[in-house]
Amino acid sequence: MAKNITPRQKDYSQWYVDVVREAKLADHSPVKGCMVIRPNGYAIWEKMQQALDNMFKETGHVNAYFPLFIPQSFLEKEAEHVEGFALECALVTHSGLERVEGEAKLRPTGKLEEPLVVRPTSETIIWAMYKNWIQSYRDLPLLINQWANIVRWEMRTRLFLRTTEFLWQEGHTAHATAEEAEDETQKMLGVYRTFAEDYMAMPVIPGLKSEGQKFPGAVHTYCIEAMMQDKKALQAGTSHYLGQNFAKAFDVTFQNERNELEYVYATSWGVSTRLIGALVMTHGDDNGVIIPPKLATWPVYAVPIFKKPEEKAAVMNVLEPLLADLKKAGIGSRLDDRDQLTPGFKFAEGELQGYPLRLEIGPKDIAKQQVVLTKRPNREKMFVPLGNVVDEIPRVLESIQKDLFNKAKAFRDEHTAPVETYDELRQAMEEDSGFVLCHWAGNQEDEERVQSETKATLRVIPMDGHREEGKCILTGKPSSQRVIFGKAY
RNA sequence: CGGGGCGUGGCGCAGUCCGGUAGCGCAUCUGCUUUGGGAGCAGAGGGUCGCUGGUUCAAAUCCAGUCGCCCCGACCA
Repeated sequence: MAKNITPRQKDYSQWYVDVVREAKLADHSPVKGCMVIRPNGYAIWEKMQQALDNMFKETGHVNAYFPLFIPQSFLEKEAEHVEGFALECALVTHSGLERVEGEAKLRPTGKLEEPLVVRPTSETIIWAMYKNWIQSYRDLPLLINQWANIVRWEMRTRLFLRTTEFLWQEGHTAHATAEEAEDETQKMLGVYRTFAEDYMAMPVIPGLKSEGQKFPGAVHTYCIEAMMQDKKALQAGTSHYLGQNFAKAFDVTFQNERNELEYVYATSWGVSTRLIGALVMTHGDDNGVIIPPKLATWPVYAVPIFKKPEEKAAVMNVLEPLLADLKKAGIGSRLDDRDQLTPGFKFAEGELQGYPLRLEIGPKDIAKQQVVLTKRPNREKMFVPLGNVVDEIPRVLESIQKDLFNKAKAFRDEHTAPVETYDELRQAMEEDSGFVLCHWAGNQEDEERVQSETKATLRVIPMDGHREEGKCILTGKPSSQRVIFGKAY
């Protein structure tokens, strides 16, 4: 087991903090609640961005950039939206600092006429602009995404999962009809699901949020919900159907084909650096983080083994061309030729940082014309003849990617169980047994009651499957499908 | 904001009760030996003990004030 990492079984949250620190993904910053994303963490984010950005482009979206600051009055225009975000907004009230005679500290100066809000999300400023850009149905749909940082002044933070400032992408689209906007909302949810499952190897449950859990200002909110290894739920992405709420708040109308003036229909959708936390908590183990091959900048971690300089030369002579061939085949690798460190140290560090596949080669292998490949997740070793390495590695990486997904899915399914009564739900939550599937027909108040009594929240109303008649476990009212309750991050 | 804890070399801690020249582990640097699962030995460098004031011959230690951080809860992507 790795040094300096608390085993998951002993203390899961401490394990998470230890892994993030030891794998050098992120560090606490001098500013409370904010993190520094270190190169290892940022590399994962860059791969996520690439994959998502491609999918956004393929579905017809383009990127733009809107400002960090939003006039306070903008935020006040949509009633629910203000309600939802007012308490966590950072405000800019001054434009400068001045030195005052006899005082050591600088003093704010240049008070702004109207305070500026640091965006907690960009709907308001974007819709203020859309008002100018949309006049006719010919201007629609408008499909824009932006990659940005946002600030939400949360009371309690955790690295990646909830930080005061975080990075994300937010898509904001405008449509001529409700149906088209609804289709867009679901389409993007599908993109998120594909990304989570195919790239992150993280199974998710796509579905609808309840009234109480939806985005402030949305008509309804879809989400993908994942289970972490402590059996808690993590909301991994959201897609909102905003109806005409923002169009009305910002007076964005268009002339339709029948020459009538109508309010525009909207969607917004986003995923954030929280996904890095999700990745760690889905696949990590007591030896460190595990990066799925598709999100690894360097899927292969190459460790040459040698004692004497002439051995090093012989090993490098074989290894370097091999890595060059891999690169030609589109597979990145990191060569760890630091010669002050022992192979054992490198093995441990490589595992800690999550390289999916390790390639070892030493004098013994040269003699046998082979390399040793070790899969990160289970340390399975393979001895592969030199001539087959470039063909074999893509296959091995693929199998690692698949195994990670299957393992995570098996874990989730194992800890998802139907319950028929409120007592059973209560008991399941006391035992931390994971997700429960139950019939539900309660309102927001009922949900709050369940939360205060069991700490569980209605995570998601799944979109596929689970359709059947039944009775709500709390109210006894008829219900047509099961929903997922669980404890959440 | 409520409850709890903590500020001592880069990191993690001991020392505080009972005042007397600041210590340990890891990390770092140098040298030699090592290198297929976190190497060994020898030596070296590095600290206004969070800050301000008080008591005292003498304060990391006692007293008063103050600042900051972490954990638990409420809030949340």
